[in-house]
Amino acid sequence: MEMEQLVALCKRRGFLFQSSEVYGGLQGFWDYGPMGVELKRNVREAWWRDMVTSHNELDVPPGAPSAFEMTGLDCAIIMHPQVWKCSGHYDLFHDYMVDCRESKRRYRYDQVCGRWVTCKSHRIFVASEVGGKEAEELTQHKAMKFFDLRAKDAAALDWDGPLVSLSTVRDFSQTLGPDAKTLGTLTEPREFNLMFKTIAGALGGEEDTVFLRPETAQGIFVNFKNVCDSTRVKIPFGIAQIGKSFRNEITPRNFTFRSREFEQMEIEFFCRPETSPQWYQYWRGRRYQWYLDLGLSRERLRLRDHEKEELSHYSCGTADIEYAFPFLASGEFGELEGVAHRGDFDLRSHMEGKLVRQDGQLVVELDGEGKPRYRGSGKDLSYLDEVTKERFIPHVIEPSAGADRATLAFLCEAYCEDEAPDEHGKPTRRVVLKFHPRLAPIKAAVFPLVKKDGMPEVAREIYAALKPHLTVFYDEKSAVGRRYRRQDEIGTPFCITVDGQTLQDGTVTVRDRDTLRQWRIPKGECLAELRSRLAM
RNA sequence: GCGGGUGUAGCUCAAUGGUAGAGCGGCGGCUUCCCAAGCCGCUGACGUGGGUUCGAUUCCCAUCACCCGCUCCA
Repeated sequence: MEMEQLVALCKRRGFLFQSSEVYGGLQGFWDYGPMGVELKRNVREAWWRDMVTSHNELDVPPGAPSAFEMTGLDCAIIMHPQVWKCSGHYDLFHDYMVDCRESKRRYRYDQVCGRWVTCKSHRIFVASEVGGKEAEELTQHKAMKFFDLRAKDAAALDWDGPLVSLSTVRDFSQTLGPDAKTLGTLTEPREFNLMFKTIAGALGGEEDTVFLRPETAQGIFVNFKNVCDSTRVKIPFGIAQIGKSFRNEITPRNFTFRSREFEQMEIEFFCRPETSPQWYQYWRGRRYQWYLDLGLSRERLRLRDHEKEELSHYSCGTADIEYAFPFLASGEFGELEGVAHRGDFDLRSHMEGKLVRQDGQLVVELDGEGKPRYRGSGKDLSYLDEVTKERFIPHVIEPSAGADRATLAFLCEAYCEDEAPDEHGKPTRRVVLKFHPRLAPIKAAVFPLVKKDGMPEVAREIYAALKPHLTVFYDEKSAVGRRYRRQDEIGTPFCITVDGQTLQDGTVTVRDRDTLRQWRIPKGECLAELRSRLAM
């Protein structure tokens, strides 16, 4: 399947539009049209229902170490800036970078250093990515090469002062980049604000800077105590949240896959440290199965454990659920969801302050004066087991899914071109979205075969009877074949058609999207028939 | 961020230094008893901003967006 055809269908049938298209579009932002909003809503609702509302906390689900509770939360997108300092996002997302036009490499501005040198009446700054003694040798070597000197002519280089940071250099036109052979190839330092910055308060200045959340998870961690105190939930339990998050992706690309505004479906599952490995295994498998159950094919979906080197400094295990999107090279997969064992990193961070790994231990990061780099809340976020009277900091398993990525995967999986006979029985090309019935934006369409002989009246009755229960669509325009094809393109699983026989015996035909098969049922049984076929 | 490509109607594609044409679609009508049929009519576009020119959709520059490759990626 060509991605362009899916993108074209999404636009033509109202699934996805480029954001602000009338103004030429905005990179990394997308709008869901009338069909798209239903599809994405169905994805979200399937997730919420399956993970939260239909979960029975009295039973032990297959594969789970024990019974557990699930509850929900909906946090503000904007939170106290300290949240992001302690979570580590602030430091991670705030780098000044310089790019080299020649080497195509990108450097952290604060990590590049170098020395001034004069030779042949020409004063240049020789930059290096490394520091210390190594940098002295490197810059010497680079300067020799640049001025075309032989080893014995090293004395011709007149070094001007010690190794200094690139940030002391005003003008890059006389700067030799770390991997460049010519001068002036470095761009101005640019701040990479991977978090969206804004101002809280109408008169707010720099000190009122706040951030749009780059993930929903932190809202759950900082509300952990509130949830415990207000709901009587007992460990093990999970808190689920669906909501928008924002990241300034450097390269938004591949349709909605890497968007700057996106929606997450996250669970933070809190458990006793000693049972956390089993819970990690449980969620890993459960979340993988969820995508299979909603129609993603086993061939295109995989569960991949991260290598040790790939793990974040705080994670004791992470697995990605990945889909072979058609825009990726064959054999490549894109992340739909990450299931991470995060230990007690997050709750501890919000108690003690930003943590770093030191000698295999997570310790509070200190500044130059030996004080915490970012102070935590100071609140006790530990958990007291009221039965055993044990107090501990729960460990966290985090299944974090992308709602837009899941929606895109379901669209890709559903897109299908096959052949259907036309009115002369000749096979013609048909485009159909074979959505799982739970995800289909429209569950059924109702047609009169022709717009006369009282058929529209009966069809409208059926439509009105279905409308309160299911998302249905009525159409009486043009030939019935065309109407079927239109429904195929938006993935409607069933069409109900009123014909001449309906007027005689009260039966209607039901037509199946995937098989094109038709059968008759009494017109009064449409709702029951659809409910059983849709399994809803 | 870099390099290459693309940008004309809702979609697919034409033509042109003198203000754009088709097919499909959509809408209305006629016809039509099961898979994009037929007939009639209607609808509708040069991504944006500059420049050159008497005149630019066409040439030039910039910009925005998309695609491909590289880079980056919590």
